[in-house]
This record gives sequence, C-alpha cells and structure tokens, in this order.
Amino acid sequence: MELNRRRSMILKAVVEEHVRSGQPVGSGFIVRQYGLEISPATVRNELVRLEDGGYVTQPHTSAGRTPSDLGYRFYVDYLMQPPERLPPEGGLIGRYLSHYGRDVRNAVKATARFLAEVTSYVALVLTPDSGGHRLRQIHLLPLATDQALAVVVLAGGAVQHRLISFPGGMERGELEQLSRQLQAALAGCTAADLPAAVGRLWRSSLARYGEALESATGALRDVLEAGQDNEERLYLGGTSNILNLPEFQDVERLRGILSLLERDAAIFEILERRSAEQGVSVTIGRENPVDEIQSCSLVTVPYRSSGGGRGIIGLLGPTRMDYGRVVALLKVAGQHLDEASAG
Amino acid sequence: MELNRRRSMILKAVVEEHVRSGQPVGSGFIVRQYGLEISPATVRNELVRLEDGGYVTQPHTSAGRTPSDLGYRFYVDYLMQPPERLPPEGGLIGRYLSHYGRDVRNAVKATARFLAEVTSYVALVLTPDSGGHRLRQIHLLPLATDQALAVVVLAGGAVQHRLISFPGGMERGELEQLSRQLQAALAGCTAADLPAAVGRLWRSSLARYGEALESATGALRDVLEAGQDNEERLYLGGTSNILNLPEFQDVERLRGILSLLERDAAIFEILERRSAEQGVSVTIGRENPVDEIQSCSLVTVPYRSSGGGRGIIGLLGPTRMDYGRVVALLKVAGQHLDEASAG
DNA sequence: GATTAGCACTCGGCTGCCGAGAGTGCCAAA
DNA sequence: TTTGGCACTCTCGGCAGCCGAGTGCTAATC
Repeated sequence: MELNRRRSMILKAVVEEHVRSGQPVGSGFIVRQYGLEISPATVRNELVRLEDGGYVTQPHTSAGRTPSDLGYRFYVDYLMQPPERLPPEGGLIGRYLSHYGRDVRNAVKATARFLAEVTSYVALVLTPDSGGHRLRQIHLLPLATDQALAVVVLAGGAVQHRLISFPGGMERGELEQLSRQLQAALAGCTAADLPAAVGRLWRSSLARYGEALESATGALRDVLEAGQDNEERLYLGGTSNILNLPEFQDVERLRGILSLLERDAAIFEILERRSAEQGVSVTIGRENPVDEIQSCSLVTVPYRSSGGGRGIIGLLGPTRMDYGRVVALLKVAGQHLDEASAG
Repeated sequence: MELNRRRSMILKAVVEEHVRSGQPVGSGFIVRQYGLEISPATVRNELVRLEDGGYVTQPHTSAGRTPSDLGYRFYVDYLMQPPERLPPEGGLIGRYLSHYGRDVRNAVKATARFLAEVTSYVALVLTPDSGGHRLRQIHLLPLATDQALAVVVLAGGAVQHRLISFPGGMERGELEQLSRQLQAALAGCTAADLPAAVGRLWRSSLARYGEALESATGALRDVLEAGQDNEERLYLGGTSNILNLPEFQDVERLRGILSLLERDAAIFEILERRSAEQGVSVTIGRENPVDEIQSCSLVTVPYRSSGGGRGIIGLLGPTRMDYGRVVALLKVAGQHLDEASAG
C-alpha cells in the first residue's frame, strides 16, 4: 500500500502521540492536536487504510489506534525527524567521558550507565575486543620453583595473566631465558599463526624446557583464542529500569526479559552480530531474533577503539520508545567514544 | 510468653505447612494433617495465644494463620530439624567443585550458580578477599620507553596489574634494576607498612628514578589499599529466579529487590558485614537492615580460602523458605569451599 | 480448669449486572 | 472525496449477591 502524504502524517501523529501518552490514539484527538483541516471521520477512514496495511492496530473495537511494529518501522525509516536540538543530556556525555582519558573500558561503562539513567531503558555494551588478538609481549614471572605467572600483553593494550606450572621445577635463570626467547619468537603472533610458531619452537633448542614450554604456550593459546574473555566484555546498566516502564508491569513478560538479560552469552551474541553494521541500527519488536525481547526495541551503535578493537553500545526499551531521542543520544555517544579512544 | 510443647508443635505445623503450600493454615488442617489428639477448637485457642505472642498473623478475620518473622525466627532457632538426610543435591556440590582445583574464585561462582539453580533463590557470594593484601611480588615490565606494566602478586595468589608511565622515558636496563630493587625492598609489605617503606626508598639510591619510582609505588599503593576491587569480588547467581516465586508477583516489591541487587556496593556491604560471623547465619524479614529485602530471608555462611582470604556465600529468598534445606545446603557448600581451598 | 461441640459471623473471591464514556463504523448527504 | 450524524461496541468501575473457608464465642462436658 502507498502511504501518501496525508496518511503518513496521520501515522506520524499516531506514533508520536502514542509514544507520549501510552494510550491508543483516537481520530478526534489527532484532528484537535495537529490542527488538521479535515474531520475526524476522514481521519477514521485513513486509519482504516493504515490498519489494512498493518501499520496500526486496534486493541479492541471501540479503542483508538496503536502503532504496530511495521508502523514504528515506517516511522523510523521515513517519518522520524532528529530532534531540533540535541537533547540537553547529550552534551553531558562528553564531559562524562573526559574523566576517563585512555581508559576506554571504563569510559564505555560510564557511558552505558549514563544512557540508562537518562533514558530509563537498559543499556547494553560490549567493551572493545582485543583488536585481532595480536600478541605484543609475553613475560614469565617466577612465583615458585614449579610455578610462574604468564603475563600477556595484546596489541590493543589489554593485559591478561595465567598461572602456569611445571611440576619438574625450573631454575630462575632458565625461566628468564625462556621468557626472553618466547617474547622474541612469538611477538606479533595471532591465534592463527600460533600453531606454526609453536611448532618451530619445539623444533628449536627451546624444546629442552619441555613442560614449561608446553604450559606457557598453552596459556598463550588460551589468551589469544579467547581474547579478552567475552563475558567480561559485556556490561549491562540500568537493568532494573524496565521495572518502571508501564509496558512491563506484566510479570510474565518481565520474567522473559530479565532471564534473557542474565544469560550473558545470549546477549553477547545479539550484540556481537550487530557490531559489524555501520552506524545506528534499530530493530523493533518482532524484528528481533530472540523471542524474549519481541515486545522491545533495540537500538545500537558500534564504535572503534584506538587499538582497532570494535565495540558496541545499545539501548533496549519498549517498542513504544522515543526513537528520535534515543537514536540522537546513541549517535552522540558513539562519536564521543570514537574520539575518546582515538585522541 | 512461654511456648509449651504443644504450642510449639502447632507453630511448627503452621510454619512447615505454610512453607509447603503458601496458603494460610487453618486449625482443621493442622488436626487432620498432624493427627493430633485434640480438636480444632483447642488448636484455635492455641493459635490465639500464638497470635498474641506475635508468632503468627491472620491476613484477615476468616483466614488461617501465617507465620510472622518472629514465628520463623523461633522455628529456625528451636524447632527446625536438619533434614534426615542431606538433600540429594548436596552431594553434587562436591563433584561440582572438584573440577576447579585451585581456582577458588571460579569454584565459588560455580557453587553459587548451583545453589541458585537447585533452590530457585538468588545466590550471593563474595569471592575471597586478598588476605590482608600482603605484597608477594612486584614486577615492572617495559611496554614502551615511557610506559611499563606493574604486575603485582599478592600473598593470597591474586594478581593485578596497573599501567604506569614516566614521561621522561627510561632505559630498559634501568627499569629492570628498579624492578628488582623494588621487589627486594617491598616484598611482604601491607598497605600499612607501605608509606614507611616508600620513605626509605626515597632516601635510598633509588630516588634517582624519580617519576618512575613515584608511579610504581603509586600503583602499588592503589592495589594494596583497594586489594581486589570489591565490586569484582561480588557475584550474583539466579537473579531472575525470584520472578518465579509466588510471593514476588507484585511488581512494586520486585522493583525494590531487583534495584537493590543492582547496587553492588549495597550488596557488598550487607555480605561483608556478615563475613565475620561464625557458621550459618539467618536473618528473617524485618531483621534485615535494608528495607528492600524486608520480605526476604538471607542465609549466609562464611568460608576461608587457603591464602587466608575470607569470603561468604549466601542465599536470598522469601521469608517463606524451607530453612532446613537451605541451611543444610549452605553448610555443605561452606565445608566444601573450605576444603577445596585448603587441600 | 481444660477441652469440645455447635453455631453465628466475617471476609475474600467470584459472578453478573449496570451505566458512563470513549471511539468506532457506516450511511446518506454535500 | 469529504463530512455530519448516529447507532453500536467495548472497557471500566462500582455494586450486589452468593459461596466457602475458617474463625470467635458460648455453653456443655470431661
């Protein structure tokens, strides 16, 4: 169905009024509020067409109209205008972030908390990944004769450590030598390169270190493959905000959403899948791949950290959401994060 | 008021039946179910006494009785019998934990997940603190000419790292020397000893390192004082379980509890305050210091890790809780954690 | 004095009914 | 194509009546 100019206007009115009030929107109201030069009866006729097209629905016969997912989709794609000015809270994000300097990870978390606070929605973020998990440095620090700490520094600046042990024990000097030679041989490795590099090590004189070499390279593989532990990259802010939203007063629905939000792996996957996209992306209601949030909309924006790592930041709220404001806020937040980590 | 034998029996019946069914318990039911040799009328008389004493309440005139917080308290202190056998799931805890070996932190988390799973309540745990935050080792690893990574190993085995920088730059050899000398001078330090030790360093030949010495000791102070970041010690499992409990179908109450569970600092304080206690401790309803959980009971048990660190593990559920089972489970879990970290 | 049978009473929950109000769908006229 | 008019539909709150569970009280009994 075509949406001519007038019909679009009416859809826009339904969406914006419904977002504002939460109530179904009636024909009379649209005429009054928007000062249209047509009668309620005409509006009603148009509403019937919009309903035929699936853009609006009627909760019951004698109620006003409510936007459907499709209606919101059309609104987001064609009707929504960015707020004339940035919402005032948008300006605060920059100030917020300036405290964190190079600490991208915490800057991202702070941004999430902030966005959750001002929107009353749930903020979902992935802190930057380790940028390809390229090894920059590896050090083995002696802890006991049969134990050492492997400290791994990745190209993106992330640091991780693993405990390694070699029951046979090892001289301190030997360990230092092994450490230096590993560093020399493996710097720049990615998870893909590692097997070949390790193979070379075993054919070299380092093979005499046996179990120590084995556990050190094992720890390294562990770090490079997992990178920063994915679960650790995920952060949620304002989870309890959804309890205040009128559309989630139903405990059944809440149960679904909250238990989804607890399953870090599921959330991670949802976000990860979107971090490849360009710019702000919006999924509305049933467009979401996961059942539990099919009464929600998810708005996300990816960002890049200086180390080349990618992350994503998003807001999850009811489909009845002020899309204009949320999109504007996320755009600003994304830009700030790009700059913060670039500068 | 005295609680004679018969009255205690009746209170016990009210508690156990109410825990089972969730409904107020009537006089007739008690007589039928427990095969007492007295009539419902007698039971009613006793119930009036129990109500006068504050042990039970009546939701409305023509309803049965419900235990009050005081009633549960009396039950827990005097009437509750440990389940004849350990609940079968108790035996599983040991097997669960055996996978984790020395990794106490993850063993604790796994235990929490397990307990949340089998009880349908919320598990709250603090992983062990760093046992007094005594410094075992410090290493400075060069990252760039003006940057290094300070890796700090605490006595309990916890490892942390901080980025330090010295805009003036520094030779690699110098850094290594500084690292070795710091290690020699500061091993064994606690937060309390540190200022004096650092003072000595500044009066020694190390003073020539200037800003590098300053930022290294600063990082160390940071680690020793904060120890393991407190927020990082906290772990919650099964938060969404409470959505399934019949007593929390009320969104108002849920809001309170869930937003409390989001405030890590508050939860941390509640747990931290209890970790000094000996053995299992139970607080019921209004005995809890925090408003939001005054319709809940919190059962906790502290444990000690091999490094001397203390932690605590607990379950939060409705006051209408099977205290016998929960206490038994937590006892077992606490013992296993003590052993796991001792062995 | 403790216990019990009997009975009136209270209260919550459920059902059905009614009227008000909002908003529609449809029709005939402009 | 638009509009005014009007009957219709549906929700919602309030109210009354009924049922059942369980009580509190009293007088009789052990």
